[in-house]
Amino acid sequence: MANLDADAAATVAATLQALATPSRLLILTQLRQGPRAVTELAEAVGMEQSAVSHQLRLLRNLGLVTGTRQGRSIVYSLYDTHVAQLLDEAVYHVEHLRLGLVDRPDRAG
Amino acid sequence: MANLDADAAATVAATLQALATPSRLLILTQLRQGPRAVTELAEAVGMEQSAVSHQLRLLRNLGLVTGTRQGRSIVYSLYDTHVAQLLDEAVYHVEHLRLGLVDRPDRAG
DNA sequence: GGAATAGATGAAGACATGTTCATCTGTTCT
DNA sequence: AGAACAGATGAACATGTCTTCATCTATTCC
Repeated sequence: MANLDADAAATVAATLQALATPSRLLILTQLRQGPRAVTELAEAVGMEQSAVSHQLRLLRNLGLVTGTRQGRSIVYSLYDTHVAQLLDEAVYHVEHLRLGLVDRPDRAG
Repeated sequence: MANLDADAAATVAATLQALATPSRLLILTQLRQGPRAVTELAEAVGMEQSAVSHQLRLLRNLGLVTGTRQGRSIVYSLYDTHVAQLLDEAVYHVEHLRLGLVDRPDRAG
């Protein structure tokens, strides 16, 4: 079970922040479907090339994606299956949480 | 597999942001171990009562925790098993990602 | 070599976020 | 009712984050 000290919490938080923004989630779910070049990604998710590049750098630094040059393109992929699973499970649980969210009373007000 | 449109991405991102901060992760992992009153939480994670309260409100609004009054205390718990599992899986995957992060070359520079 | 394509990057600005401080509500106990 | 305890809340401030803009590097093709 999850039991964190302050350091571990900081580490986990830093990585989860990668999944905490719509733009990065869209990028990651594209990559979940297969390798993609930067321009492809930009078009697929409706962002500018520069914005995508910035987010990819962040994801790279966190070790979630890798890019390899192929001709003039750089093709990105998810780093490993942990990333894919984390993504899948996060989406799954959040969507199931949403089902229970309709009009839940706020018992603490 | 995870396949999101822009709306779903925003929803998922909003919820995952709850797990993207050390303070909230610490609060949630405390609750993962069992129900806790606000003051207990504050002491356990080393935050001020007010800060904890603010974060609990956020978590409440996202439907991740609930609080019920018990005497003068308000005792918080995780909302359901989805929250617990999401937390466990997130920590698990992130920690396993970290193992592979030592000196990984940045193929895209 | 020069033009065109594909990405990366730094700076800047707008916006969001997290904490603290002071204060307010609600509960218990005498 | 009054004091003490437990939380919630709004304002304010500092910090972080995301996007855009302009520009830079690297690769391909003529």
